[in-house]
Amino acid sequence: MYRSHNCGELRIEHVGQTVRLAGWVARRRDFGALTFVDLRDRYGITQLSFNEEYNKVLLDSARSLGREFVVQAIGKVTERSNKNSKIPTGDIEIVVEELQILNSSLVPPFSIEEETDGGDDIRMQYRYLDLRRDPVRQNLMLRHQVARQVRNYLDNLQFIEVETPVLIKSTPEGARDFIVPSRMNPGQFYALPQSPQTFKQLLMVSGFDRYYQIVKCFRDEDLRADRQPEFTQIDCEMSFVEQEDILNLFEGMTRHLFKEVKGVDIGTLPRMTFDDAMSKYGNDKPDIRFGMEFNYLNDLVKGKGFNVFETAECVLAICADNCANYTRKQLDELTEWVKRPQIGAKGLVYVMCNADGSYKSSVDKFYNQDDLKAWAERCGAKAGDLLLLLSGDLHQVRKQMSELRLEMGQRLGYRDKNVFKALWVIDFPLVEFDADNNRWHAMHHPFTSPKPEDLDKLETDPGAIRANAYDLVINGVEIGGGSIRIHDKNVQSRMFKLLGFSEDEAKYQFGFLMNAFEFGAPPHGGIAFGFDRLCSMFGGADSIRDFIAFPKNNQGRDMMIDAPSNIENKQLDELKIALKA
RNA sequence: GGUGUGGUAGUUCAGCUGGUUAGAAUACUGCCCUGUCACGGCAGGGGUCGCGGGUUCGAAUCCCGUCCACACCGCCA
Repeated sequence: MYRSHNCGELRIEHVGQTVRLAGWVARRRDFGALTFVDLRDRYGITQLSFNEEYNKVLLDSARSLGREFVVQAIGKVTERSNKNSKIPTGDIEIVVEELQILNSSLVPPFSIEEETDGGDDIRMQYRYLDLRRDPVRQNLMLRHQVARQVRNYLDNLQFIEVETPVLIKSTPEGARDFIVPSRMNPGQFYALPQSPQTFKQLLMVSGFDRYYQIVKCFRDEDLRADRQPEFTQIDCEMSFVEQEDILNLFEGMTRHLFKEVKGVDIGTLPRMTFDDAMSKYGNDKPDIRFGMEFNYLNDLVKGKGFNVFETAECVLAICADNCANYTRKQLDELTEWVKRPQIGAKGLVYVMCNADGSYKSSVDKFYNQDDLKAWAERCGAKAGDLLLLLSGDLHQVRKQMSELRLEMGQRLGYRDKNVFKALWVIDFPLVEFDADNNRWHAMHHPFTSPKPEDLDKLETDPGAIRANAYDLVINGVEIGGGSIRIHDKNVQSRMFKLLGFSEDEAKYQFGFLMNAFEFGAPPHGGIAFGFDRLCSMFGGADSIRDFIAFPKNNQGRDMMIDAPSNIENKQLDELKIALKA
């Protein structure tokens, strides 16, 4: 063994012992005749001490060590004369008796410290060095803990982890597939799974009853801070369950994870219908760490000659606590903010609720104090508050106001990363109309079951059908989503028909599932959690990248291995693939 | 596909309205230093100012194009 102890475990009670340590040279402090070396491994840092009086040869050798050299040191654990209370091993040091350089190192391109000087680019290119840094390692440790607790919880409830194939069939619905050519079947292609959806349903037909898998999924869409082309899901499915059973069981899992990983009790999760979420927050994943709910002012603003509001389908207001003291400059800046193309509002109307009970608005020309007072009362505003109004098309103005609400929540400090508010959003619409392509498409996926009482609208009023579908939302982030599935072949056929699949297309793409449903498919349903997002939320980060060991950049490139890359003509020939010029 | 921000020493950045020998910090190299832990001191090396074009007597700086990174919109059943 290269080492008898790791670099994080020696304490005052080990004084006098002779130990062997191995690790990386994090830092060297050289006083000439006295030199200290910080030796680092994943467990911590231990100080090595070299002294001219004790051993001149060893001292010289220590003074030649560069950063990130890999060394083994044998020596005696000694109490320090000057202790360092900042690190757990700070009471002791190793007076080195033997030093062996196991490997040298180039000078690293950025400093491998908690606070690195490296930018994203260089850190990704040398990710293996970045991973030596404590914060990044902590993130991966956290990820490991979360995975372990998921397995713990589900294992105790008789869930079985089953692996499903990665080379599967492409389906044009939903996200773009990653495509893999088949050498043995020239001209044909596998797709990588966007999720193991159909396989887990087949496992239910097989009687596995309770399945889960912590599994890689692939989607060939543009990236974001919280979206990677390959990502990990906690994928679950159960038989003989109704929506209520799934919500309860996975609410339990969520509570378990928060308790075990964060030491936080998130309590009972509220439930909110999709319609309520859209109406109160303009968003199907509301951040309920704060209120600032939407107020509808249509009936109060009409008929006063303010043309913008007269012609608007919807006039919305939110109330920002204690913001009546906003300066003209701040209000102008906020107006510019909502007018950015990403938000797309035409303008912003404000009302200041002054301390003396008077009101000052940007539309004083059209509305008197009584009008403004009525608005303020509708919004539940108190003296000192600021009303912010947006108007326009219902759908758009909700979306814009949702962005503004989140921004104001941020500015007011209501989005504390150490506070966790989770909820279920339920009763999603089954389908939404895609005006561009003049067709309905599934809000969740084509296997989601309509609520039984809405089943008869499948052919008459699809937009009004609610689905047995649900999302787990935490702090405004969609962490999980699932549904009760269709297990009846006829209902599934009607669903495919609604989505514009011909019978042949449905059979070609999902025939295996339809066939399986002819052999006794149990009622079943499930849910999938975004594992990376869950980890980044536990870690208090907005980006999932630092919770993935080797993530991809904005262009979907792995900067370290430089993938994707060209392949040799020989490989293309074997695949019978020609590249277009 | 679009919007925004950025690209200058190994690294992180400053360099504004055009005129400097292109700087700072840190890292690196050498020398000095016996109790540091972000050690300190002295000295030194290090630059295709992303790339291409243009304007100008003169461009890191202004303009156009392009590439790259990040954030966002579209997209993500």
